[in-house]
Amino acid sequence: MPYDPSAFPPFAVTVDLVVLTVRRHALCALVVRRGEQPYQGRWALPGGFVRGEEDLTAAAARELAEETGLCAHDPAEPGAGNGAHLEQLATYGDPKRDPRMRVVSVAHLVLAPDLPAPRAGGDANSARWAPVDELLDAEGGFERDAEGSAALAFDHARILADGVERARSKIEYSSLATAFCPPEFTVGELRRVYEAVWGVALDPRNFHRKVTGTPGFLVPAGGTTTRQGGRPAQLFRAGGATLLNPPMLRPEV
Amino acid sequence: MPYDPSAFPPFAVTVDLVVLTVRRHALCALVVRRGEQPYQGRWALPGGFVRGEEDLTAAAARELAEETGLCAHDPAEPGAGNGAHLEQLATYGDPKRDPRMRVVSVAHLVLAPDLPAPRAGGDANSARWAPVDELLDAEGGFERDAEGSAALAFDHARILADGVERARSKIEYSSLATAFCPPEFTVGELRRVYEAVWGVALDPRNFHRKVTGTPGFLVPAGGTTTRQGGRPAQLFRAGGATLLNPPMLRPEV
DNA sequence: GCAAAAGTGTTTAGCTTACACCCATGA
DNA sequence: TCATGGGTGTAAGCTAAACACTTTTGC
Repeated sequence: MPYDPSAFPPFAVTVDLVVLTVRRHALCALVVRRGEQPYQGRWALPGGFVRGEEDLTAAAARELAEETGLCAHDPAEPGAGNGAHLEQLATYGDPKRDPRMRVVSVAHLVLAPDLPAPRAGGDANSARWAPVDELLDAEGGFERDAEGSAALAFDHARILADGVERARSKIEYSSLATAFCPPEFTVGELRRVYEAVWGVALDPRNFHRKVTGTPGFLVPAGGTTTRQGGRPAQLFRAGGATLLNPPMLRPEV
Repeated sequence: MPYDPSAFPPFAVTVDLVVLTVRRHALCALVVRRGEQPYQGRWALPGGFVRGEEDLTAAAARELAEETGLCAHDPAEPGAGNGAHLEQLATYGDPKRDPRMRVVSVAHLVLAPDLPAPRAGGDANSARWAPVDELLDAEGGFERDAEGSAALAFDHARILADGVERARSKIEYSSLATAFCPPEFTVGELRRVYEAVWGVALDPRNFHRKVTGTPGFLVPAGGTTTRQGGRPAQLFRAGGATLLNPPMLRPEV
């Protein structure tokens, strides 16, 4: 194990963000348009360089705030802001992933409630929410840059796919789906989150029994709402329980 | 998103390895003794610098081969060697994690069958298998370097804890536990792997029904063995099924 | 009234659990 | 013969799935 500090190849270290939300009953990711080479004009995941004295999670939270104004909530540091859920996803370091130099990117996953509209450093047209199906389908017939739906830059399609898969599997056994909801939400809204993320239909009756029957998962917020039409629904907040046991079962596709 | 290749802080990128195995009915991790400052003489996870034109997974596999002679099997690249299971675990980049310089370490998790004895580049005395309970208990009353059981160097106790937790949870819903077994093994041997990793006792009858009743999980290898004493047991190989559905349930502790 | 969504009750099927019981070998 | 571990059978209890049914609003 030669550990010589003076002899190591220099790397650039970046963070890339897979920011997911549910809009119009579809799972969407935040993408920004690249203004420079390489992949100029293509859509990419937001991200940037890690600063000299900055932790990886801090860099991800900073980039998130810069791109969306969101204040991330790191589960490992309780009280550190409130808003979106943020966790490390995986690290991508193929020597050829950036044609300019050796870049190792630590990807992070962010789950956010539906937001008004992305703002990207003032330039409104250079950021958008795109359905992940659209972004990942573009991988097959890629390079077809019609108006916006082309393959993502770099290896970002792979990173996005990994992030989506993480989100899909993690809501099975955790209360993470509530991160897609506003602070107060109904059981039906939470169910529509699961349906959008998994792309399936769930039985409303059984879903209701499941989530309300798990102790500590949901706590009543007091009021009711009719924003979905029909009979008024009780409002809930996310409870303290972060693990869902037994898990929510994802139906076969 | 300023993406100026000429202006980025330089990082050193390393891989650290959490190599787990089951020995004498206990979950053990491979640790090596540090020969240099800082943390000289302390035990640490094996690892080293990523080379200039080397992928992260390749670096981890190379370090693994150098430290143990194991040929790792990356599930993402079928046919790439056979032997231990290797997957990326997480990345650790606290600015102060290495007092000398800014080091970002991409930790990898390796699950290996019980091996004869570790060899560390010829120096046999500088590497050993240590029960993870022992290594992680040392975190509380740390600095007590008796003969070997002291707190691990750097943030390696945290990395090890994350790797152990990953292994414990992943064998619930995947066939990963077979990576701890030799190519041919009995149902009882596989059950003892679960018992060692989880630190619980499982009902042999129900366990047998569960694993043999899941299609594709185990395939009969043909022979039998009496190496455990008692009635001869059927030998199996790991089947093609990598996901265990419904999952193996971990009893409450 | 009617449509729509919320919520409850009930039945059935599958799975886990716990444990009684038999099988095949070595000492 | 006995101890040891391998393997099968079975009944109780829990859960999810499917679906009939009632409740409460807006139009």
